[in-house]
Amino acid sequence: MKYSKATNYALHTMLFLAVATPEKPIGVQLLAEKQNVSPTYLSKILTKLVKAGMIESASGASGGYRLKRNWETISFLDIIHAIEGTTSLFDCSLDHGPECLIQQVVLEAEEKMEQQLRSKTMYELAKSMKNVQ
Amino acid sequence: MKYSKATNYALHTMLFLAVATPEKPIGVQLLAEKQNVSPTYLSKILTKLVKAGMIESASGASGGYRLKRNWETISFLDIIHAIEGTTSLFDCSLDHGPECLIQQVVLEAEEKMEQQLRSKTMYELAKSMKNVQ
DNA sequence: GCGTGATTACTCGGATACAAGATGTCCGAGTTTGAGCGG
DNA sequence: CCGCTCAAACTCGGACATCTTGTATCCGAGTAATCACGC
Repeated sequence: MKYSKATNYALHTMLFLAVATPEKPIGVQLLAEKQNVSPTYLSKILTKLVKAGMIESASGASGGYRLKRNWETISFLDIIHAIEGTTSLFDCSLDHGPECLIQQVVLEAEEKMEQQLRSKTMYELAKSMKNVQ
Repeated sequence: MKYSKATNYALHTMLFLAVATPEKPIGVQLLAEKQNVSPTYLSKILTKLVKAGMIESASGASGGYRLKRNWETISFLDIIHAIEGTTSLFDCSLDHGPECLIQQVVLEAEEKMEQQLRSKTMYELAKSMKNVQ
């Protein structure tokens, strides 16, 4: 079990945008170059973030991607869910009674992880990076 | 991202063995039947648990699988790691400096989940089920 | 009754087939910027 | 100087191609219990 590379790219792109925070959008070519991905593939990933309402895209010359308003509240979990989906990581496919104890244990553990991911934002991360520089 | 069905089967098999705790081994056919899996596939999964030292197999007629001694200390995390492997669920494939802040955040969250899974054992679960019955 | 061999029931391991999802590419279509040109 | 047109730069979205991984099956080999048979 692993997070997909797409999630990796999405997180890094969000952090990059958070650190830059320009008025003008940033082209997908530049973003892709920073991470050694093909621009078309990255754009496919970023489309998901657009649909999730985290960033917005501008087409045409000097177009690209830009953070949306109130991006400061976006957590790691939001980004991960936008890419990976929100399905829980364990389904007891067996029908052995109403509640599966195993499932309960695993989901409880998953909830701990999500709590942690929900409490971390790109905004914090970007701020701490700027302070160091 | 999801745990594989194999993990599902492994957890359920361990719980089943823990509740039964017979001296005689239990055949893979019976175990497979309970979960609607093919016996050969299940045996392939259980081989991993054998290699991890959690159960042992007996070949020949009336053979099967049986818990090993000191199985009471086996946690959920042990079982999951035996099937899924122990690789962490996030690798920053990018080389942008020594430590990746994103990676740190995700791994920290993963650690929370593992703590929880480490604290839960099949022994507890089996005991609570027996009390109910 | 007792040992010995054959049969049966079972696991083990490798090879293979199949399916699904992740990853990545290609291309046509639409959109905005900016430059060039004519009035 | 102004407005129009056109080319260039860019994103968007769908349709593929490829690769990896999970899931599952098949079969030959080995092993232990049990049964049958002969002494």
